[in-house]
Formats: sequence, C-alpha cells, structure tokens
Amino acid sequence: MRIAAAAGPGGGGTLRTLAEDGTPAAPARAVPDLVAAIADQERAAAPRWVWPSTARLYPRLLDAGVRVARCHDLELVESLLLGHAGRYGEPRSVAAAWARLRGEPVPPDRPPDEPAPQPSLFDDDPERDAPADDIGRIVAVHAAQQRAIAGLDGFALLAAAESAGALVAAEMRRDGLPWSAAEHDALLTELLGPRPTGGLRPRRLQDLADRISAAFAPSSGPHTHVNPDSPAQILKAFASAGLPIPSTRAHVLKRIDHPAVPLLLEYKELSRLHTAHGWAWLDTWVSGGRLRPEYVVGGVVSGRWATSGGGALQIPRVLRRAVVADPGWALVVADAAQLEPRVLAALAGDRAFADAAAHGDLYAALSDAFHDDGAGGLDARGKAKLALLSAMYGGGTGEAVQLLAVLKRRFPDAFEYVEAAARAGENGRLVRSRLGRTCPPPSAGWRELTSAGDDSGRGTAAQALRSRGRFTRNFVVQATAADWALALLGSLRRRLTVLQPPPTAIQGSSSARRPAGGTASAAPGAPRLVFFQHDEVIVHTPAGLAAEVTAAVHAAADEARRLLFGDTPVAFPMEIAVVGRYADAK
DNA sequence: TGGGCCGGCGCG
DNA sequence: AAAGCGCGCCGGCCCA
Repeated sequence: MRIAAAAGPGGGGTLRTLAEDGTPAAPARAVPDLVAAIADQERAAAPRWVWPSTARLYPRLLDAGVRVARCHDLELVESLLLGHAGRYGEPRSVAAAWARLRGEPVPPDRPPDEPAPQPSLFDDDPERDAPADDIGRIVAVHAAQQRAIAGLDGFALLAAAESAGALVAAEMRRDGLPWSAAEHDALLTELLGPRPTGGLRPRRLQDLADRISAAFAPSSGPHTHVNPDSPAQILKAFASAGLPIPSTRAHVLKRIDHPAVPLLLEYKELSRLHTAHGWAWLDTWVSGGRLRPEYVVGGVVSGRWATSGGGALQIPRVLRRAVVADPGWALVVADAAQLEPRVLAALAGDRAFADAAAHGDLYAALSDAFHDDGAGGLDARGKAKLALLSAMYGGGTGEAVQLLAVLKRRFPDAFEYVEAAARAGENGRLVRSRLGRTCPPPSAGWRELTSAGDDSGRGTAAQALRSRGRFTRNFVVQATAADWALALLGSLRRRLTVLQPPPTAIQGSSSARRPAGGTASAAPGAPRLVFFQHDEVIVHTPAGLAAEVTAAVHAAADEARRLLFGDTPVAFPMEIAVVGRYADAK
C-alpha cells in the first residue's frame, strides 16, 4: 500500500491512500496533525509514503521520533526519470513535474542554498503564509512516475533504492557518527602544536614555513618570504634555484633534490589537516560527540552521494582514530572489496573474468594472466590491478598499454563492455547503469566542438571526444557500483530494523516534542547506520549485537548482488571489522 | 569586500 | 607527447 502525504498549513496536511500503480484507492482526507497521522499509519500499515522530498520532510518526522520503513521520493525519482529521458538537470519539483504533465510553463527549482518557504507541514508558526503541498498534484505526478517506471527495466528498484537512501541520509545526519572531540584535539595538538589563537598558523606549521623560506634563501635572498600556501611563489622560488618545475604537486616535488622539498611535503600534509579538518572544522561539524554532515543523495551524476558540508566523504585516514564507539557499543566497519572491477565482471558477463571474481582477491586471481618479471616494477598482481584501472578509467600509457592488450585477449567481454561505453560517449550517446541511472548528455558546446570534423586525433575537439569517452567508460562501472551500494544500504537498513528491540508505542501524541511512535521508532540500544562512503558502511551497535549486524551486512551484500545481477557467479565479498575505533578497522 | 577560478589534495 | 574516473574544500589570486 502507498499513501500520499501533503503538508498543509499549521502542521496539518492531507493523506490519500493509493494503489501500487498510483490510482487513488480512497478519498483524500485532511488531518490536523500530519506527524501524528503518519505515525499512526506507519504503525498500522507501514505503507510506502509518497511525498515530494524526503530531505525536506523527514527530518521533522525524525525530530518527533517517527521513523518510516519505506517511501517514494517524488523529486529524486523525477530526477532519475528526466535523466533517463536525456533531460538531465531539468526542474524536478512536484510543481515542475505537474507543469510538464499539463504542457504548461515549468517553474525552475529553487537553488539548493536558498531555504524553502518552509512548508506549513510541521511549521511552528501557523501564522506564516507558506504554500502548502497540493495532494492532487502529488497523486498525479506519482501516477505518471509509476507509469514511466513500469516500462523501464530495473527502474522500480532504482526508485525504491534512491528513496531508501534519502531516508538513510536523514537518519544518519540525525544519529551522527560517534566522534571524540578529545581524540581529535589530541591528534591535532600532537601533529600541529597547541591550538593557536586568532588566525595564526599553528606552531609546527609556522616553524616549517620559516624553514622553507630559509631553505630558499641562498637563491631567493635572505629576506624573501616564500609562502608555502602559494603555488606561484613556490614555483618562482624553485625557478630561482635553477629547478624549474611544472607544478608543486607532491609527486613532482618528490622527484627533485632540494632541501626545501621534504619541508614542503610535510607542510602540505599538515596544512591540509589543519585547514580542512582542524579545530575550526571540529567546532563546526561535531557536537554532542557526533559528526553530523549534510549528505546529498544522488548528488553525483553516477548516483554516488555527495556532501554539502562537513566533508564527511573526505575524512583523512589519520582522523579515523577520533571515531570511537560509545562505551558498551561497537563499530561494525564493512567495506566492499574491489567493488568496481567485480561490478564490471558481473555487468559484462565475462565468463573468464567472473570465474576469477568468484571469490577471494580479484587482482590475485587475475594475476596469472600477467607475468611477474621479477626485479623492480610491478608484480603480476600489480599489473592486473593497473590493467583493470586503466580499462575502467580510460588510462593506458606506458606499461599500461601492454597490460591492456593482455586484458583484451584474456577477458574480451569485459574489455569490450567498457570500450563500447567509451564509443557511445564519444558519439554523444547516453549510457546507463544496471538499474537505469543515466549519464548526462553532452553539452551544446561539446557538440559544436566535436562536430567540426577534426578527426586528426589532435586538438581540442579530439580531447573533448576522448574526455567524454573516459567519462562514459567509467560511468557504467561507477554508477552500477553505486546501484549496488544503494541496494546494500536499503537492505541493511531493513535488516537492522528487525534487530531492534520492539518499539515502545506512545499513544495519541500530537506534539512534535514528544516521540510519536512509528513502526521503526527510535529505540535506545538499537544498531544504527552511521556512515556510508561509496563502498563502505559503518554501523554503531550495542556490542552484544555486533555478530548479528555482521551477518546482516553479509546478507545485504548478497541480496544486492542478486537484485542487480540475478545468478551471476561474481561474488561481492565484504571485509568486515568489529572495532572500538574506526582506525582499528584495517 | 565578495565572487569566481585555480592549484592542490583529501576520500572512494 | 601526454593523458586516465568521480567528488568537496581550502587558500591564493584576480577582478569588479
């Protein structure tokens, strides 16, 4: 069963029960307290909730202690359908979708940084005149989406997985990643020196900066300051020292012999930590022992999540020691091993490749196709890995050229799969993930540039062609990996709910301040998904449930494999560690 | 002073 | 000859 929910003024709203295909199954009914009504229905029927935007509505339900099992997020699904139709980026609001259905002018979406005139729904101030959701439009747009989805293989699963992802993202933000500010501060102090006051550099960084200027003094002059934060100044300083370099990237610096190099490398590393994840970051994003970043579901074209604050997907490995389970709790850290090449094996149906991917270390299994020439350079496993990465990313220079040839000979179907995706991209066509997530079409500028007929293989037109080829080549793999990860996440979330102790039902609450119950309402002592990073999840769980959580992760990974690839022989093993702190996971 | 681009590097 | 995929965020730097 599905129920459409529309926010009305003053915390009220409208519900309407729907059949699976979106046909109304009962009249719409107004409810005075939408949160309470949703909680009641969730308890009674656990429907799939049909609403405009989980990101906007669900946090308020969570505030009231209400969790729901399933939803259909109209905006996210609209985005997916538009993308599939080659209309990437068109407005996705219910109002826009409704206008498209009626052939009327389509209103633009609100820029994401502009706060919505906050719905009415859950609004504390009933006096405020915010526009309410329109239940009629919601029902009509949903029905149209269901008709479209029914004609697209895999899309029903994609829509459900994307919507479940939105629920998880909101819940993870609310629950937060356990984060020890004390550990974080201790690490910063250990590496950088005490926290400085006013915008000063920490002691250790200032010391390095001074020594860097000194190291350049013989060529740049004794009184010249070289700001290590300025690539331009560094380039100039090296040029003065007779060492012209194309950039100040770490791998370039490592190749030259100059006393400033080790200082610069150390400075870069520490400065990065200080500016990106230092004390200011700690103050901003960690509170109450939890990191609460803003996740953006579907924020990457491939279906990966992005963040719009908190940098949760770029947390440096050294900081993992600050991620500490609560006393009596544990972190179940689970990582999909070699996900993308396994996805390629399953996508391509390459028999030889799939057999190699059936278990264990994929690269090692492939390595007998490559030979180990002893001394120096890559071993056979390293060659296998480089060949695969080159195939999936569109690289292939130097040694990789030979390795790609080996890959092509031994695993022709896998090789051809990504080659075909690259050709499609170069021809301006669209490519799709397993479940139907679709890459954006090329821009008008790209079409103009590449239609000029320059087939010399050189010049900007050829570069643009190859660039799009690399993009679509990678898209099919990365986006299908994202499909798999979303399916895993949804499955795991459902399985964790079952592990939770039965919720304590609280009857008749109509206040947003009191927990309003709900089938999967917040229960202390329940395992929670607290982190998701492309191919890795962390569950924070009472230590006594860690074994069950581990089993749930394995089961979810297998379910995701089955949902995407049916009876493929390719395995998707999870590497799982039960630890007290994230840093101990591997 | 604020916006936007760039170099560089963190994560996958 | 050189080049691989996807992000977010920071400081420097240029410009209005």
